[in-house]
Amino acid sequence: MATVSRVLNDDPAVAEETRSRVLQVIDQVGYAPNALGRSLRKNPTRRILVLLPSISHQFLSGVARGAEQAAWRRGYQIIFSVTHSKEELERQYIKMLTQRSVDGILFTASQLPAQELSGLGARYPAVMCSECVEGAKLPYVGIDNEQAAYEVTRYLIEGGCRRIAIITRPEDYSSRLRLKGYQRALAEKGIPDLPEYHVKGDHSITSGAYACRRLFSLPNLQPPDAVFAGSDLMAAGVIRRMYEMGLRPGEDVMVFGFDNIELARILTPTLSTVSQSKLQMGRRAMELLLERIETPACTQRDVRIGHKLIFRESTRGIGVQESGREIT
Amino acid sequence: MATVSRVLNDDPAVAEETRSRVLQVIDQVGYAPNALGRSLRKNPTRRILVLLPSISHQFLSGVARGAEQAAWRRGYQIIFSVTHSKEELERQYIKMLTQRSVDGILFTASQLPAQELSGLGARYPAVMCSECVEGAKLPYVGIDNEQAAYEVTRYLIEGGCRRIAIITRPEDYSSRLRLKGYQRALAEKGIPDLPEYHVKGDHSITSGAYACRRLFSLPNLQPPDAVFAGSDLMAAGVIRRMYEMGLRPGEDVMVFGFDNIELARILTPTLSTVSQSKLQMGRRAMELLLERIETPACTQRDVRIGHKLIFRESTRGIGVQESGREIT
DNA sequence: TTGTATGCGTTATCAG
DNA sequence: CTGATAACGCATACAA
Repeated sequence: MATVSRVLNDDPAVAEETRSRVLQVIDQVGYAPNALGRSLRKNPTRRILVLLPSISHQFLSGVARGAEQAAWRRGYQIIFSVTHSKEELERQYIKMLTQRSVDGILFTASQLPAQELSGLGARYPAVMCSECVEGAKLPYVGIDNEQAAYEVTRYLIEGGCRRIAIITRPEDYSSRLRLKGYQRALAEKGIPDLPEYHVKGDHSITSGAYACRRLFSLPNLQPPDAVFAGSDLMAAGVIRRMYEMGLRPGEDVMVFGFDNIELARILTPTLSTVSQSKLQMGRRAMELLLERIETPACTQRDVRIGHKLIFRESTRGIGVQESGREIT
Repeated sequence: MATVSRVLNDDPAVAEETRSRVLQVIDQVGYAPNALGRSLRKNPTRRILVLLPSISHQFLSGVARGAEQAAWRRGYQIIFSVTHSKEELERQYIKMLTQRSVDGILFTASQLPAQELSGLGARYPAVMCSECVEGAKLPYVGIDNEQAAYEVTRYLIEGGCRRIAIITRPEDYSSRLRLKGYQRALAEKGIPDLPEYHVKGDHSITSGAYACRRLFSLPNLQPPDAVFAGSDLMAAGVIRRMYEMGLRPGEDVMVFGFDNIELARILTPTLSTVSQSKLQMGRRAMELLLERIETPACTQRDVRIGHKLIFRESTRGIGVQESGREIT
């Protein structure tokens, strides 16, 4: 029995003949080792849980790929679970961490209170990525949302736009930061910041379309000449709705998105947007997490990933667009 | 120690006073039960692994949601892993099943040889869903691909199309069935089946665009008057490319997709496509799997899910749009 | 080089 | 109603 264990763990201290005999029997009886017993004895499972708000989140899937690469490179398996942005579900899955079914957890859009996350982080390896909870004491990897939104807004203003609407999901910390950046740009150019131009969305296409309708039927106010959507999906809804209303996005009204998901290159018109390096974000977050797992003592601080603006047809009315065909 | 276990398992045979005292101490010392020890003692983990070819697969994410619902309803947790269509990766994750980290596995697009899957299925609970491996002896849940493709092709023919191209990924069993259905419809109407009109794709947008370019530059052959893409993503590439070539999809050339992912409603023109009930597919597959887990003796056979054609703008040149007439 | 004995954290059985 | 004890499957220290 001990010998079998040794064979399975490549212990050199086992005779070649015994080894092959053991392997043969293993094959014969169809024996498969039980990972539970193993992990019970040696604590690490070498598995990481990544929590996603939904499966098929276009943006986070890129982040997930980056995380996956970093994990595999260091010999960790990665599994995903989906919270549907429900606190209760999230807690259920966090149990996998506290009950030692995984060695660490990567949050991409936690809905839990800051205090709860801080408590978890104090006891177990956990890292936040992409979306963060304000005040939660967990290492965080993401972009500078305030600055990115500032740059987009400034670009629109410099292109001649004066009535710039913004669609955000105020529950997101990142959205609140983006609103700040937007306001900073407006203030800097002396353009009034009208609350009527702030519309709420939930990052769905439908909510973008709905927001668009509201923006173009404001009672005592001119309609916007630019719409800055907090995600490419909402921008897609905006564009779709504009066509239905007889507007020409990119000419009558500028549209800017956020995330640079694949969809942005396919929409008609193609969508100007903010590109975040998803792979890098996921990779760095995973590296931080693994470091925390393997060196529990280490102190960590947040990591900021770069971003850049991508200009496409949806702002062609005010500037250069990315040249040529992007699809081969 | 035994009493603590009883408290944690809601055993009624424990005095109210003891119970609360235990809970208090648990809270004080921050004790968290270890799931490994638990599952070692009582074999089931009440966890299911769902294997996906990629994260953010638009179509499979719907299936995953259905599977998730069915699992939760019966008290199972569900975790996902991503194979990137690599056999080796897939085998790594299958170990979670053989090593008892999960109770069952749901394949959505296995790349493994039929024999290997059959062997696995003989020893462990496993089910295939959506995409199946020909000859693998595992229960399978999916639609009638041959019939669906037949219906699409017949619709195009009846609308007056005579040069119908088809884009498939021949590695998929479902694609091969769809090709059969396409050929059956052509044969039935006495239209020649030209191999030049069969183009390969890999379900990416890019491959759709590429296929489109090939179809519209066939040397000694008229270009198609309809393109039937094996997935909505490829159809998106086709449409994008048509615009770049100055063609008007839905008028000059009809376009039909497959899957009815959300994108289909947003594209310009909106995309006619085959709708499969993703939720139902996932739900039935999970139910089959759980049944197999809880009643290992049970015999099972495949389950066929209904489908229907959705008519939108991309075929507006030949018929009604947006009616969604039910076929199956 | 191999076998024996122990403990990882649970739960189930049995005695008290 | 509660406490002691064995067993789940594995890895390891130690004995042979």
